[in-house]
Amino acid sequence: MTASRTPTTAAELRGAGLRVTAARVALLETVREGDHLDVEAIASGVRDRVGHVSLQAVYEALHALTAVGLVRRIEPAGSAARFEGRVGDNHHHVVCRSCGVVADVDCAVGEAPCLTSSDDRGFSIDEAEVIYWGLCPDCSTARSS
Amino acid sequence: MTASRTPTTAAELRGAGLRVTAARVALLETVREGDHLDVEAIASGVRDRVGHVSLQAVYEALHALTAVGLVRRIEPAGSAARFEGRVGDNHHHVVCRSCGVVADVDCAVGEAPCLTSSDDRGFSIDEAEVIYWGLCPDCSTARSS
DNA sequence: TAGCTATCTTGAATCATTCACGTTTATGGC
DNA sequence: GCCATAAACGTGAATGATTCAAGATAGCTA
Repeated sequence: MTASRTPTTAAELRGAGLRVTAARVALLETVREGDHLDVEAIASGVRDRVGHVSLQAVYEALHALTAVGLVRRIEPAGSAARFEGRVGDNHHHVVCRSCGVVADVDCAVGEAPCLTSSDDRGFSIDEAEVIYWGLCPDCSTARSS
Repeated sequence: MTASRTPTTAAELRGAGLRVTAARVALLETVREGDHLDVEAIASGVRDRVGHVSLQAVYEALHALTAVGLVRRIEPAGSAARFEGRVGDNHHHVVCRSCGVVADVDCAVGEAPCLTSSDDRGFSIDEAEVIYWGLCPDCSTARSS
């Protein structure tokens, strides 16, 4: 049994210094297969895979995975937190003002967009978060009719 | 009495189609003199000027003023909403991860930074919001000691 | 001045998220 | 393979920002 099932995901968790539990493996897979899911949706996905998991365990695991950089948390103003598995690159997001759907975008201006502001006010900046606000194709169509 | 007190602020409210009340004049002045205040701080500032105002009235007025573009709402992930009176330009914000303080910054790349993404996913984008995350000078110093 | 309606008030409700604490379980050493 | 320990998890309650409801008050226009 050197190579058992889902070796990669489990190894990633272990490599990050986290214990490997069925819930966390399922959570990481759910987040990666999903598309900017919120906590409820993630809990639901995890339950589909491993049975019962409490909401608090999901919150706790999301914190842990976010802290070690295996998932990324995004929280558009006015809505609940969402999570994605695409980490390490510097992509940004478009959010629909009407339905709240989130999509990934790469920034227009190269590798590290806006990462250095013209005047950093003395702050030591480690991340530039960009959110584009607008209407998704569906809501855009619906609105013009 | 053609030119009474605080003519400008009142006129701005009226011009935006809003009724002029003491509370709203005080609120707009408070927001403009303040520095990214939260709702509690704004309510407190308004009360200093006009006596009692309910929190709900403050929320309602902030919605109204935000809707007509007289104030701008910002909501960094994980904290309560904050409001500022600087509107119309396209400045952005630096947020301290440690103490949560917010400061204004102008973007590095000219007038409308990142306003067009490389691939807009079919969205009709009307705003690009940029938040720089890091440590403010004070927290930065405190942390290294 | 009268009437209409926006605005304000009081009080309760909602929702995401967190806190407390007892129980279970993964993991490294024996 | 077995144990101890700390990490994970479960249950249940609490927090805090924001919103909703409905009646009272007060700008504004005719």
